[in-house]
Formats: sequence, structure tokens, C-alpha cells
Amino acid sequence: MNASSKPERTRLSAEDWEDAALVLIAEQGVGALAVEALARRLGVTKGSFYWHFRTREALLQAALERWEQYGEREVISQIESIPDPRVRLPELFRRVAHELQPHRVYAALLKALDHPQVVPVMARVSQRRTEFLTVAFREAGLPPAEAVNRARLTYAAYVGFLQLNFTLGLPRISHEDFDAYVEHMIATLIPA
Amino acid sequence: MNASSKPERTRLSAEDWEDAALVLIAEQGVGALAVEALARRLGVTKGSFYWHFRTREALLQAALERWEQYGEREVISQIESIPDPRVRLPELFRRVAHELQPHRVYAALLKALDHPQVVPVMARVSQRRTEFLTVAFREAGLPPAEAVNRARLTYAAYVGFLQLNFTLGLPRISHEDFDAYVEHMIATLIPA
DNA sequence: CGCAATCCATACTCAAGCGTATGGTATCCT
DNA sequence: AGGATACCATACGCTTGAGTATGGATTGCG
Repeated sequence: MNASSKPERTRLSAEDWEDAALVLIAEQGVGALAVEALARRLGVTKGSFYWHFRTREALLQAALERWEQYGEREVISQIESIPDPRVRLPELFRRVAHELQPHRVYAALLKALDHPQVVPVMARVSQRRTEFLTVAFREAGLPPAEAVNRARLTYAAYVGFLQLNFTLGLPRISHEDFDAYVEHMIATLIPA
Repeated sequence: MNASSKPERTRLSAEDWEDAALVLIAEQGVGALAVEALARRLGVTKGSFYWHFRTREALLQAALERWEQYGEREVISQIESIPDPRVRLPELFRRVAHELQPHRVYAALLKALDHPQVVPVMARVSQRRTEFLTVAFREAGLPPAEAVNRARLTYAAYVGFLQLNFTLGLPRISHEDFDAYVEHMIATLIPA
């Protein structure tokens, strides 16, 4: 029980460092990922860090891969439980729209794309998700050629939305307005 | 001996530094904006820089504001020359899609949103452009409530596209596929 | 011409952050 | 128990890049 809660572990594992790194990234961006700062956060010093990782970049790499694998089974497995392909897409939109936490890391990585290490990870993840959307749109009745483009458009809209409303705090949209936006998006992007 | 490719001013102005900064940003991102590096690029040293600017952040600030003002009259004035509101939007899409250079800086800033200084600038620019789109969609026949959301969706799609295809080099889309994507986007987002 | 004002170079200081060296303490295993 | 292994602290070196001090060069202008 106290294995993964707050309670001060006496010793740390590499995974602990990776998780802490992801939290820090979500909060303050990739640029804030410094080993001494992280160590302070975990109540230890550099000495510990350099036992687990050879370099700072190694940590970032490991953390990113950890996030990538974690996010793999997240949305996709959840959405495949919806049998009817017609309902699947709008339902996916609504669910994604109403979660919050999972998007934080993604948004943080999105606004840190000038760090070369995150580019390939984001490329892979985005690629997979777009392909997933492509299939979904085909199953929803779109001809293949259109399904690809609609998937691109949809995922681009998702990415852009995160940037505009998460990172930039464009005029804080209200809760009702947000719901209206989501429904508008569904109506516009999903074939009747 | 000193006859380089560029006009080679003998002395530099603050504006020269700002322009050079924007070029550097477009090429290598905000993170690469260092005063000694930039000085080398201009064939001078730090001594020059710190005469024109009090600090590195002052340069970034000035460069961003310069970019913001420059981009102001760029797209908007050009598009207002198209009288028919129905043709205006698809035409805007096509033009924007076929330019390249103006998007480089925007994309570079987009992937550097973890630098606090660029956030307010991008917020202002994005806000203004979205409002512009809102008006355009209203003039194209959408009811006001929908026009706002369609504008948000459209601009988000633009931002996301830049991120996915510019920054991440998602499977380098071909020229014909790109045109098809643009037309698909027009067909999907612009009311008939 | 000659003196200001403007622009630039050189040579520093200083702080941040990564990485290393080395020794200490806890934990496991037999 | 007691050594081996895993984890951590302290202290240092090194590099990068920002900012300062100061004097030299160039230009505008009276």
C-alpha cells in the first residue's frame, strides 16, 4: 500500500526518477528538468541520480519512453470497448474532452518540441493516433481517401486546441462554451 | 576581402539585431538564441550587442514585437482584397497553404512555448486571427454561435497542422496529397 | 579639422548546471 | 554475523553563456 503513495521510500528506483521527471515536465515543462532540482524534489542529491542514470538525457529518454508505453494502452484499449463504430467516434471525442490530466504531459511535450529528444517520441505517438483515427473514420463510413485526411484534420484540431487553450491561456473558455465547442466539433468532423 | 554575400553594413542597428534574431529563431528555435552566437553570425562581438540591448531577454522581446507587428498587416490586408465573402475563405486557405516562409517563425514560436516570453505574443496573435476567422465565417453564412466555434476549430487545425508536419516531420506528405488535404479541409470546414 | 556621439572589441567576472570521484550507509544474502 | 551489493552524500572540476568594464575605432557635424 505504501509502496507507491507519498510515504517516503527509503530508497529510490530508476522508475521513481522517471515518474518524478514526468510530473515535473507536466508542471514546468521539459526545460525545467534539471537533475539537482529533481533530486531536491525527491529529498536526495545528485549522488543518487548518477547511480541510476548515466546522464540527464538518459533520464529524459527513459521518462519519455515510459510515457509513450503508458499512453499506448490508455485511450485505445478504452475506446475499443465501444462496439458500434458509429457511436465510437463521438464518444471518443467526449471522453477525451472531459479528461484533463492525461493531456497535461502531452501539452507539455508539445510546447517543448525544440528539445530534439522529444520530437521522435511525439512523432510516433501522433502517427499511431492518427492511424487509429483513420480506421475509425473508415468504419464510420468515410471512403478511405477521405478517412485519412479527416483523421489528419481531426488530430491537428486536437493538437491545436491543446496549444491554444492549455498553453496559451486564450480567453479562458467557460464550461458551457467548451461543451458547445465539442459538440460543434463532433457535428462538423464526424460524418452523419 | 570583406565583400560577403550580404550587403555588409559597416555598423549595425537594433533592428538589424532583431531581424537576425528572427532568422535564427526560424532556423533553430528560440532556445538557440544566444548573444555570442548571434554576434558571430553578424560578424561582430558581444560588445556590439550590449550597446543596443540591455539584456538577452530585451532582444527576444523586441524581436517578438517586431514580428507581431509585421505579421499584422500581412495576411489580413491581403485577404480583404477579395470582395466576395463566399470565395474569401477557401481562397485564404489555399494561399496560406501554399506559402511557406511566413509559417516558419510561427511554427518555431509554437514549439517554443515553454519560454514564458513568447506566450503572450502568441496569445495575442492567435486571438486576433481567430476573431478574424469568426467574422469571415459569419459573412460566409454561419450563425454567430457556430461561427465562433468553427473559427476556433479551423485555427486549431492550422496550429496543429504546423506542429505535426513542420516540427514533427510526420511521414513527409507528398505534394499531391497535401493539395488533397487542403481541399478536404475546405470541403469539411467551410459551409456550402 | 576636431570633438562628440555612436558603435564595437577585448578581457574579464559570475552563476548555473552537468558530470566525476570517493567514501559512507543501508539492505540482502548465505 | 559479515561481506557483497545497492543506494546516497559531499566535494570538486569543467563548460557555457550572461553580463560588465574599459578602451579603441568610426561616423556625423559644428
